[in-house]
Amino acid sequence: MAVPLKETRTVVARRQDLIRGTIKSIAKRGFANSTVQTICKAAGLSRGLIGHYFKSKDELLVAAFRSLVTEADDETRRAIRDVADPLERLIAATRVSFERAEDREKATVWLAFWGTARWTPEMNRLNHHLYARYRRWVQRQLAEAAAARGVTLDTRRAALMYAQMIDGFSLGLIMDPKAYTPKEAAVIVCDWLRDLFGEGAGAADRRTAGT
Amino acid sequence: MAVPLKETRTVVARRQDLIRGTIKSIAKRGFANSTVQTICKAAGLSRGLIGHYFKSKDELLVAAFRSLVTEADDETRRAIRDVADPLERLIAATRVSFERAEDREKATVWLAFWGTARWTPEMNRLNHHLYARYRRWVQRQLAEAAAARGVTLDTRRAALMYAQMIDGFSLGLIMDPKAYTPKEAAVIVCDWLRDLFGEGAGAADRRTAGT
Amino acid sequence: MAVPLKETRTVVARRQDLIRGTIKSIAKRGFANSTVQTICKAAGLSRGLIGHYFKSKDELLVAAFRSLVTEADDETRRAIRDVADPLERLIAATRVSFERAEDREKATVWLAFWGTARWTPEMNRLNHHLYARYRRWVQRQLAEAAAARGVTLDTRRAALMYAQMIDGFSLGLIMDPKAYTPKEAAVIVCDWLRDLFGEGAGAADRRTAGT
Amino acid sequence: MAVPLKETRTVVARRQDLIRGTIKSIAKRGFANSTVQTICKAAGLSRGLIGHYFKSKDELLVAAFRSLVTEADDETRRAIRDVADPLERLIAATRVSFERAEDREKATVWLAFWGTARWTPEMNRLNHHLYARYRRWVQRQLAEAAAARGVTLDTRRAALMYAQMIDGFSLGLIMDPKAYTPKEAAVIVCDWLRDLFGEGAGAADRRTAGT
DNA sequence: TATGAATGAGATTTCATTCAT
DNA sequence: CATGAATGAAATCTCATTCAT
Repeated sequence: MAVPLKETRTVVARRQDLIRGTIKSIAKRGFANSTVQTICKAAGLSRGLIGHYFKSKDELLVAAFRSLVTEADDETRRAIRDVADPLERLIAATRVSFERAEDREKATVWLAFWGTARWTPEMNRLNHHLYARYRRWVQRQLAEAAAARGVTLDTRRAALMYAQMIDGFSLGLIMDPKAYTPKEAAVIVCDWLRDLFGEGAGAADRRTAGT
Repeated sequence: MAVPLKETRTVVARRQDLIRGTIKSIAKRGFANSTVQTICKAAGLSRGLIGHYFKSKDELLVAAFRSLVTEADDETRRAIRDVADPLERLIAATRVSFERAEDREKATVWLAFWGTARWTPEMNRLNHHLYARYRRWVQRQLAEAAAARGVTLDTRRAALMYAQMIDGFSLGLIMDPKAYTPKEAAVIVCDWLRDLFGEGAGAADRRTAGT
Repeated sequence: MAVPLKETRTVVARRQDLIRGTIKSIAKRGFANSTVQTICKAAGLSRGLIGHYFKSKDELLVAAFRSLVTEADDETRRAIRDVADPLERLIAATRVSFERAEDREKATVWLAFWGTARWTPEMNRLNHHLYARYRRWVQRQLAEAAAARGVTLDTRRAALMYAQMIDGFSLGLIMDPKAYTPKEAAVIVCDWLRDLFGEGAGAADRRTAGT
Repeated sequence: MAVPLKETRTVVARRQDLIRGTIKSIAKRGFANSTVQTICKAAGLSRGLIGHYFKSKDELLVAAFRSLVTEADDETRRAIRDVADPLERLIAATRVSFERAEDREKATVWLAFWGTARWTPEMNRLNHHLYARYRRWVQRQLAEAAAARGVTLDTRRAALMYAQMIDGFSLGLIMDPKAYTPKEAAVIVCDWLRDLFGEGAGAADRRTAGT
């Protein structure tokens, strides 16, 4: 029992090494210039080893994408786990989103994957699945927050705005990190969220606050 | 004089053919699976012709990217050319943005390029240049609109929100065209814009309107 | 009659242009980097024209080689035409050989052709034919000169030495033009020739003269 | 330590295989018709292997040229190593030169390289360097031999004649192996050498000896 | 299991030749 | 005839994968 367990752990560790190497390599050289060679080097492993842990390079790429998105998912879950108020949960999720954007390496790789995901069925499926769940979750939080506050809200519209604003700000940070900071983006989105429920700092004079 | 003109037109036409072929091929098969072969086939030309009009495949890819972004730029310019009011100009620009998103083929290719742009100096430069100009333009329109209406506005914040919302909604449409329609996105952003100046349909009861 | 004549002359002129272009291009860029493109450009003609005057690029190359060797042959003939004494004829031929070496452009091309001649049957044939004739001619001159002077001479050996010395000095000039001058080479060979018949400047003290 | 040693030996061996393949292929098909394909086939290796051992085909060609010239250099060194008398050293070097010419395969390849060397900076440099050294060596031997024998000699002139005669006879053997044999050439040059110092068989009656 | 040498498919690029204008 | 755009064969090079050690 102990041996297979240990082996299993080693296999998992090696796969993780390769996934990390993939992300490092793509971050450094881009998607098109990341070869098995550069990936294994970035992972600190030998070239032929990839065959022991993944059926093919493509499978490794999918695994790396899966790793990125599930890691993000997990981070968000952890961040909201102990938050009771739905609005505060959204705010916590927002903060986590923009903290993630500070890891520029991963963020660029994320975009590189998105650029190819449409033509990779498995990435496409994974992405759709998690996104749909995410949007439903956002909408639910908004609905709950609105109900708790006695506010009427077009939750579909608000959820769309929220989710796409998060994505839009994240994308902007990847494309040009100098245009604004992650913190600035977080503040803007959080203010917007609170303002939705009349709780923003600038709720009384939102027009002068700029949003 | 006539001859060079004619020649130039032919060269330009062929380059356009190849650029269109590039976009078609990437739309169909993705960035990684678009070869000189598939591009020329999509352009209806023979394999070797690329060398007559572009120094290399990479140069053609850059030209295709440039074509996409400058075309978008031109479309926007045309759309706002005859609009006097700054707010209406932003609304016109918004409409054009989401009309463009309806051409799913180009939109996906756009994202594919964005996924690689960071590692292609020329694409990077081009993108930064146009984006910086775009953001300045948005902020200027907001400032003018606010001044005209006697409204105080944090124009930097509003410009960021506007630009990143446009990008976020565009990105969402590419990743999952079933989550919402371009028209819906346009309405949401335009309402948000009008609401900024207290002119929205839901200005009186914006909370029920969702934003 | 006049028209075909004129046409024929034009054809010949065009072929000459192309041959000159070939030599110019090879001189500038080497054999391996001379394409139909570079040859036609050097000839001041358009790319497709080659097909009108030569069946193929290979045929043009052979024609250029033929041009080089027959031109050399003609030059030598002209130089010795009016010289009565066989020894003086050899000396005149020697001078012509090293005058030709001063045209560095042609000389290098000559070597480039020699480097490929062995695998081009027609060049090979041509070369062998002219060389055999040349050696016979040299040997005949030596024999006549010896007879006229009542000197006994191993004419085969002397002819070989002469011909290979000419080639050796020519080759050396091509490979490294700074090691010695064509004039120096001419003097050395001519002295050697005269010395053969006891007519050299250093005939009395040839050992101190160095040869 | 053992492992890198073994690895190094393998790498060196493979590089040697490829160099030999290059020479074989050029000997068989000429420079222009030697492709990576034909070279690897001649080396008994697969097509893609070249990339493991040489950065490019051009680099392999340079390595092959370098191999030819340094091998010749080494052979000469070995041949003269234990010869005390300078004149005998020159005679030994002469013999080695013409023994080398008997390997017709290598000799032709040598000429093929010379035909391209002028346009390949590295070949050019290598060639100039070794030739200059060679000429200096020849001149030194002649000077020493003359001094030892109390003979006055224009050593520059004699060295030039010697070196270019060797090259001229070698070239002649490549261009037309039927005109004379390597042995004949060796005898002619050696007789000429000995005659320089009054030691030739035909020193008493050099005119009948032909030189 | 780990390594990296070997393979060969496939990508880009070059270029001689053809051909419509 | 002259032109140069178009073609596609062939060359080089890259790289995912296999496999002997």
